Amino acid sequence: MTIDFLAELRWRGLLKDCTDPVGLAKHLADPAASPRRAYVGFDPSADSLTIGNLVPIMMLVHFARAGHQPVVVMGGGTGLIGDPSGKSAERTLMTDDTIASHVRAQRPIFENVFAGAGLSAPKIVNNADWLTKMSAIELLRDVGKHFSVNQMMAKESVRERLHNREQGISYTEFSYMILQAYDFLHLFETDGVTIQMGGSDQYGNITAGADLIRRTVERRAEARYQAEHGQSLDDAARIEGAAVAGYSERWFGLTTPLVAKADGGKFGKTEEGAVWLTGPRTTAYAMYQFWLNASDEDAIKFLKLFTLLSQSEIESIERAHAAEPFKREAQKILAIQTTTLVHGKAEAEAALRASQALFSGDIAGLPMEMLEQVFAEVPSTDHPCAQLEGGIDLVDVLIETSLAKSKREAREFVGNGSVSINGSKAEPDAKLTEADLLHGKVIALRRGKKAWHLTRWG
RNA sequence: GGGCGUGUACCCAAGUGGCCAACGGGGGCAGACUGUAAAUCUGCUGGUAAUACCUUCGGGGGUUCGAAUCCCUCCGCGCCCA
Repeated sequence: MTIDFLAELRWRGLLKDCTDPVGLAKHLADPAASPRRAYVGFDPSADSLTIGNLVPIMMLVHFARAGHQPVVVMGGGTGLIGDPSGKSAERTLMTDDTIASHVRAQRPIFENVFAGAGLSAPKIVNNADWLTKMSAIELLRDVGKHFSVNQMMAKESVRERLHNREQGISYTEFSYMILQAYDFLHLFETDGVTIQMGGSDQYGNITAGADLIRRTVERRAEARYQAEHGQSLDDAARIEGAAVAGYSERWFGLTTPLVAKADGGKFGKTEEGAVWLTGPRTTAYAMYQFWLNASDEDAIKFLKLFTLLSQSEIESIERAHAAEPFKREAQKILAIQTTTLVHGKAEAEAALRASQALFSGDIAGLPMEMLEQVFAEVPSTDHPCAQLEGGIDLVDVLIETSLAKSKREAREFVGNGSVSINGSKAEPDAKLTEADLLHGKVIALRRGKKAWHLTRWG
């Protein structure tokens, strides 16, 4: 079960930057100091995380599979400030309550994914626990003193805003980096966490943390060495020998690449918006469909990034897929694997069944129980049964179900044969009547290939 | 504070008195072909009781038979000067 963490990240394409790959390999391989601890910070700006966040989560999963201890840091404290990285405008501050509720809502995501990977839950901490207790003077004296404003202004996330006439950047967001850097120092000192990981957009913040540790911890170690040996600890000794001698410790940062789609589009977006990792925002069915629709080029890449299948398993899928791409084996495996990881086996299998039923269009013969299950994933509306007496125009129903935005559009859809009733194509002047009811209760409408809607009549 | 520009549909962008519900491109939706893919082709992309009418070109007001288009004013944005 134990894997080589760095080698695993490399073949999967999960590794972008590392502050010191050689040093880190040694660091992780040292049996005396195992397990090592690594953390990733997550921003509670929403009550869920998106599929993009799954990349660093997978990094933590692999870290655990390598026999080490992953730590999840919820940004309950830093979220009160707001990370300027990648943001073109100053953020609106969120209230304590909002942040705290977001933190609570995100927590199960980590537990679920780790459970899905067959691992025990990772340690989860909230940086509000230490950041909110820090006084302003402490922050400025103990932390701020180690930062050069000149350097901070040179960081990408800040520089862009400094040169932007319209937006600028507040002192609050400018200071964000200091807080995140302090997280690393705090975890290093209190929990023995030596590695920070994150998306490549976090590299600046990660190195800021590493710098802070060097300036505080390492200087302390150097001072101790000097006091005991009467001579200074030079760089070579620091790296090679001093760690062993206990006078210096090492810390590392590594980042995951930004996931890009082969067609250049933004990863993790659908027509409905971002793909989220929790059911209330993105159902298991929607997530399953998202993966199933991956392009051929992306499917193999995603298998490496988002599943725990082995290298040889993925290679064999790749061969099969290259031979018979129309079978879409890669996408199917990708979809079931990732959906299982995030939503669990039962929900993933339900999503699979729903997909099969909905895309075969063969739903008229399904028993009610099955129908309810399949359409649990699909939007639905209630309608008075009386309307069916004598028939109601399909066009009107399409608007009520918001499958069409206007009558004009509804007529267009029906006219070019893109609407089906219970799986069979609707005639241009179709009306819905009692005869269309399945099990006396529901009528399933579909527009195009993918947009289903369940109407309930009662 | 002054000068010169600029604001058009989801985005970019034409249009500078009637032929304007407004060229074109992107994006989106649908159809055909397919593999729930890509590429390609076709249609649609203000609304309705539809050969017509109604609401739209930053907001408000005005000129005119008639305004996205001209005038006034306010607001937003850009560049230059102070």
